[in-house]
Parts: sequence; C-alpha cells; structure tokens
Amino acid sequence: MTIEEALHISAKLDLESKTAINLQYTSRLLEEKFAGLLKEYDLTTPQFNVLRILRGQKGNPASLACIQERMVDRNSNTTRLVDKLIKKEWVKRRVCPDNRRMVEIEITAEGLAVLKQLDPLTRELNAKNVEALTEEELVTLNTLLDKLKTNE
Amino acid sequence: MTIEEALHISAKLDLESKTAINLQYTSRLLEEKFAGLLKEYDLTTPQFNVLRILRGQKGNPASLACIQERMVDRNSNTTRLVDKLIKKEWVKRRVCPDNRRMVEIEITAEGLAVLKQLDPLTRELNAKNVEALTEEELVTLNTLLDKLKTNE
DNA sequence: AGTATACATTTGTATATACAAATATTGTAT
DNA sequence: ATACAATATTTGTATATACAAATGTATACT
Repeated sequence: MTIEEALHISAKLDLESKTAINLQYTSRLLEEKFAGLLKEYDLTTPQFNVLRILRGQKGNPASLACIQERMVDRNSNTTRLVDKLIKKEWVKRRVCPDNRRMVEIEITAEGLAVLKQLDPLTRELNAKNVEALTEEELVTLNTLLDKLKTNE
Repeated sequence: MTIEEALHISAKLDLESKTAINLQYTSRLLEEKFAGLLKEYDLTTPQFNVLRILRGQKGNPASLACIQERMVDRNSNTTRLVDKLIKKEWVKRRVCPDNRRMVEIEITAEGLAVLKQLDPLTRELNAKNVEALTEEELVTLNTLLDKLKTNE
C-alpha cells in the first residue's frame, strides 16, 4: 500500500515530504498494535518504556532526569507517570541519600515479572508487525533509519 | 546513530523488535519537529491533518466519518477537534440536507490561506528532516515502508 | 555566614484524548 | 403505521499530557 493510497492523496507530493509522512503513518500503525497488547496488561506505552529503562539499569536505580532522557515518547510529567507505576507496585521510589534533590527509582520484583511475561509477547508482536519484510530488507531499513537520526 | 545507542540498550535485541522500535523512535523525532512548526501557527498535528484532508476534497464537503477514516493520527473525538477549527473560522459545518444524521464539513478561505502559508514551510522542514538520505535511499525507504503496510 | 543561582522534582491548571453512553435520524421488517 | 435495528454524531467522564510556576535542595560567590 502506497502512502498516497492510505491517505487518499491525489496531489503529487515531493519525495521528501512523502517519506516523512510515510514514516509517521507506518509507525503509527505499529504503535497502535503495540498499545493494544500493553493494554491487556494495564500498561500504557510510556509506562512500559519506563519499566524497560529501569530493567536496563540492572539493579542500579535511575533518577527522574535519567528516565526522561531515555524515553522514546514525549516525556513530560514523568513524576506522575512513575506515580502510576508505584501505585501498581511495579516500581519504588526513594529520595537519594547523597543528593536529596534527586529521587532514586527502581523496578520491583513484580515489575520485572510483568516485563518477563511480556517479553515473548512483544517479541512475537514485533515479528508479526514486520513480517512483510525479509531479513535483508529489515537490515536495510534499520540502516536507513539510523542514518536518518544522525541528522540531529 | 543506532537505536541501541539512542536508547542506551546494551542487551541484544532481535532484528524484528529492533526494527519496530527503531521505526517508532525515528518517527517520533520527526513528529516532534513537525509539531513545533505547527505550533507557531496555533495548530496541533491532528488539526493540521483535518485541514489537509478537507483541502483534498477540492470543494466537496466531508462528513465526520470521512475525516476519521483518513486521519493519520488517533482519531477519537473528531467532533471536538473540528469544534476547535470552527472557533478559529478555518472550517465550517452544516447539517447535510440529504441525511440529517450527517454533517458536512468544509474548509474556509481562511483555512486554505493558513495551509497555503504552511505549504512551503512543511515542505522545507520535511526536506531538512530527511536530508541525511540520498534520493535513492529515500525511494528505498518508501518502498520498504509501503511493503510493511501491506501487512494489514 | 548570607545571598544568589542552578538544579531536580513536584504541583497547578488548562487542554487533549480515550472510551462509553446518549441522542437523533434513517432504513427495514412486520 | 409501529417497532426495531443501524448509522452518524455528540456528550459525559475519567484519565493523560503539556506547560508554567512553585518547592526544596545544593552550589558558588562575596
């Protein structure tokens, strides 16, 4: 399906705009499916990302600023995002003893268990979402996306 | 920049997950820049998309359902989205005379003027956002994205 | 020490979004 | 005609998000 078909665009778009729009549209399709899976586990995408970041810390706690820095999604109000996860007891928070301005956030055993349960499911869904591409095409796509990001 | 670097991921991801995440992350970078431009013109991304869809109608009005169908973004509550645009006088709404359940939405001259003003700016921004890729690479990227969408 | 500045997080508030239920209109079957 | 289902939109409500201002803590300067 071309992006013109998907959006019912008749006017001819320049290649650059077409690519930018296509990227966002395609991404949105994947995001929605992913959000659907997470919802079954009472998680939103930003919440899931926070959990994943915390697991990546391998035992070390992370500050709020650290989490924000690594979020894929818009990251405003990480405080309240973490509040939700605390209420579910998937993370815990304490004031950093060395610097009481900072806060140390850590994933709990329950949080790790949820992620562990989700791991095969997210892997499976991701695989399904990109199954239209061969391995070689996946490598190419990754390379192009990485190149795009160097732009910053 | 690889996606592992961007997200500070040390664990090795399978190629499929990596690609899915990379796609969403890269897309988000573009989206944010685009939203920044629109904001200067008091527009959100969904609002901009509605205007663009209406312009694409070339004079024919569109129903709410028609707009929803064509939206790139999540499309819940198109009613209130259109309300915002009406308040700015960039679109107008009237009940469809043939079927009074339906509503006919049309872009105004002011709305068209705003889009016209934005056209070169969005084109320029899109071009800048993908400038790291050659024309050939852009074509390849588009092809891969189109292929990915056939999955539905 | 006292004051100003920078830093990290939290809170207030306005707006946006998601989801379900409600409303209004039309089409269909009896 | 009447009742019932289908369609298109709107509204209520809870939650999420964005942005700015506020809070509390640490650092630097005099």
